[in-house]
Amino acid sequence: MSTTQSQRDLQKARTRRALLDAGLALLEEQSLSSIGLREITRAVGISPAAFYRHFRDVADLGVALVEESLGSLHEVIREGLTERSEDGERIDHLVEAIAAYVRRHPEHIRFVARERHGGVAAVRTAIGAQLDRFAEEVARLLARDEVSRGWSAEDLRMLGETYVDHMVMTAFAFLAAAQGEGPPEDAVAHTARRQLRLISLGRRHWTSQQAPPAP
Amino acid sequence: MSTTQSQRDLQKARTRRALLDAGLALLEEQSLSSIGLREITRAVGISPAAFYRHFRDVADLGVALVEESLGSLHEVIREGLTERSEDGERIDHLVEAIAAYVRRHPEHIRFVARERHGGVAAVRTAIGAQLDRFAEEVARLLARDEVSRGWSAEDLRMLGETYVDHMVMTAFAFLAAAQGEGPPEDAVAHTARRQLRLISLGRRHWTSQQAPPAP
DNA sequence: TGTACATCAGTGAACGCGCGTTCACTGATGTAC
DNA sequence: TGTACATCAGTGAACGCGCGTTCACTGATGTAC
Repeated sequence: MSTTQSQRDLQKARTRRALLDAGLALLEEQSLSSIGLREITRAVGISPAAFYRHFRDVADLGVALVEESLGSLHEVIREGLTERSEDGERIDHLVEAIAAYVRRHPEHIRFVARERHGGVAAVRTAIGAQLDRFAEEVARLLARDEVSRGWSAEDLRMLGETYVDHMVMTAFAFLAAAQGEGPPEDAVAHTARRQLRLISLGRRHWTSQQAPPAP
Repeated sequence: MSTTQSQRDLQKARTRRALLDAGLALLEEQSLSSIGLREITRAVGISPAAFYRHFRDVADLGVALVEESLGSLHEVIREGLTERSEDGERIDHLVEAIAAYVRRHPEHIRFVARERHGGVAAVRTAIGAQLDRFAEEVARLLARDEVSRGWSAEDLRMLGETYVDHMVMTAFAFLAAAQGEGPPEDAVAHTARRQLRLISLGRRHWTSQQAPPAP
């Protein structure tokens, strides 16, 4: 590996971290496209010019934040979707895993919520690509269930997307709850569980459909 | 009514419209919290100071845009969810209605996508409240179906939210398709239809659950 | 180990620029008589 | 219908301010011998 960590490299990495953290913190109250470069360096305590030693511009920092914010979610998903004895238990577990994640990393969820459809195209694209990977991963995990026997790859993929969409919406709702903006956490959890049960029921009764015959 | 429309009132209303339209147009490439007041007045062709005759600030204009952007969606929903002879037909109809709406008013959908979790709290709240009303309305429409017999109000509400969440996600996906950012329109429609079928199947097999007995 | 030179993260001053907001104003439109 | 006065949407100049970017620089850290 290229991990020759000199004093200098270490210090540079530390400053880079500080810039990323400051950016993430500033996103609490505004969106990426309105955060100023000077605002970030001011928060870190370095001169504005030093910013350019790490990122080309603020959008570039935003792209770096995507990996940061969504990377750690993979394990949560894998853990949350592990097969359980009973279906209901598994749903409870998944919803609680999402709630716990939002409690632990609210800034990450906020960043994703805010920039998923935000004003910076490069960041939108990066987030979209990550969510795509999640859908793929969830599809792979769900394929192992008994109920998935006979499902086409396309149908599994659709199911994965449905799960990811739902998980993302639920995470956003938990975040809003934490900010006192929507229904409280327990109501969000209650709804999320029932919605998952609805999807789960649909899944159990799913039958692949043929394309309509040519006329 | 207070519609005493003098020349003056008419002209004022026209300028207000122009400001709203300019704001909406500028949102195509950035988010509300980064749009400048001068940017808007420049686009309209009036002096910056004139802005204050219409709105307190840009956030205030944003709140006004929420009603604009989501108001016209009510009819689409009502129309899209009208009972149809066959279930499959109804789903096709709803997805096509969403696609048509996005084609006709992409700026509105973009605004909602961008500001639903955006940097301006007042706008977030206003959008949330509107989506809440949609969920309520959809729940009311779905309650009239045969399959909804015996559903509790709470379950119907949950179902309404599921539908609205899905419709919103689908609208966003159609918009991304139009911008060449995600999968193409027909793929979005294909997935959306199958997801609705999944939800619809879950709905058909839904059984209300009791709270667990006290230990 | 010691010395001479290279690297490069961070500095601080400077730049031109566009921002949001204020203010007294203008002149077309509306109102009272 | 005509006149005198009131209203008020939009003006244009001015303000102080913080922005992003550039530049030659500094001085601690790293490297070669």
